[in-house]
Amino acid sequence: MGRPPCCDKLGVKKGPWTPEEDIILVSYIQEHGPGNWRAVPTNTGLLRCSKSCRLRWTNYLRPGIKLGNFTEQEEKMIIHLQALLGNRWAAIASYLPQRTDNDIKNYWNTHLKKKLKKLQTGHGGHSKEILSTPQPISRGQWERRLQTDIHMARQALCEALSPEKQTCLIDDLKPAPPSSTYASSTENIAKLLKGWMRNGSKKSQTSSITTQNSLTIMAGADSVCSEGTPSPSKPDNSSIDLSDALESFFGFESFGSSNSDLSQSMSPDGSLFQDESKPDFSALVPLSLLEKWLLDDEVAQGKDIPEDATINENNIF
DNA sequence: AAAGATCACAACCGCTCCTCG
DNA sequence: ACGAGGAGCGGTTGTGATCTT
Repeated sequence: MGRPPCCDKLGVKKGPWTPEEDIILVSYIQEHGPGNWRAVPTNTGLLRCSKSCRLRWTNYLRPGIKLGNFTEQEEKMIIHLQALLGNRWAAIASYLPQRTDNDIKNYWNTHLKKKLKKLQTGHGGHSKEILSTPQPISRGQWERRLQTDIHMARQALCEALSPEKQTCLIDDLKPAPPSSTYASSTENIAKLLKGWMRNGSKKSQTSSITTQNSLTIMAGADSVCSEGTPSPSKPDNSSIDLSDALESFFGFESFGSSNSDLSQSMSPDGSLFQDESKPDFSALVPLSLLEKWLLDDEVAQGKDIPEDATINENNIF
């Protein structure tokens, strides 16, 4: 509490990272591995606080990060996971290993929130009741209900992820395999880097170039990956079915190996939301609308959606 | 073409959690 | 058991880019 913020020190630089700083940070981490962030600024001579270094690494420099537009699968997955988990971006991000929590959070705030709002207001003015706070219930009640909800939601989700739907989605909306996605983004990065080199340091201050430049370096530094990304912990049994289902649904290879915060979230001890923050009921309630929207998407693409593929409010509550 | 409005996203801030002595 | 320090998370802000008038 009384501890001074780490960034209050004089001489600590703020704002966008320069390519030079990125290079320094990346080469340091290549050598020493991530962690011990406190020591990074002193050991590298970077005029950044440890937090800033960690953030820069985890959000942009870490190998294997996918930048750019979200795919439809990713979008849908975020919506589903957000409905299940609320704004627990780190937990959501653990199911999208190529995306960072920051990225997902930003995407949610800038795109999906609006999209859903639009959708809700487009459905007979339900928005008010949808967005209104839930009726107060006791914590015990709430936790019991939550566990039931989660169980049912998982069931419904698994149903929704039936093989028929899986194939139609995977056929039409193939997510690029992680490696190729990264490679392709690396190509772009290399292109941008060329531009940066050509323009000299004039443009080097722009953060986008900064990012690209650094990632180009990282493209050849996958050795760091094993250290940089936390080694995949085995998801406990409670999460395996959901994670498997999601994996089969979205066709991501890396689910099985991703950290599973969800498993913790769904622990049977009712500790889903350990703090007092309640789950986003406003997100849970309109799930049928979400589903409708998602399914409408499919229909619009001429897909046959199995009847039971809908997660409706009855399933959730 | 210019000015203002809006959008998108990188980065910061403050809080909580976790670990270790 | 307790406190300090470090790491992680989620909300918010600042700013450059893009769109609209």
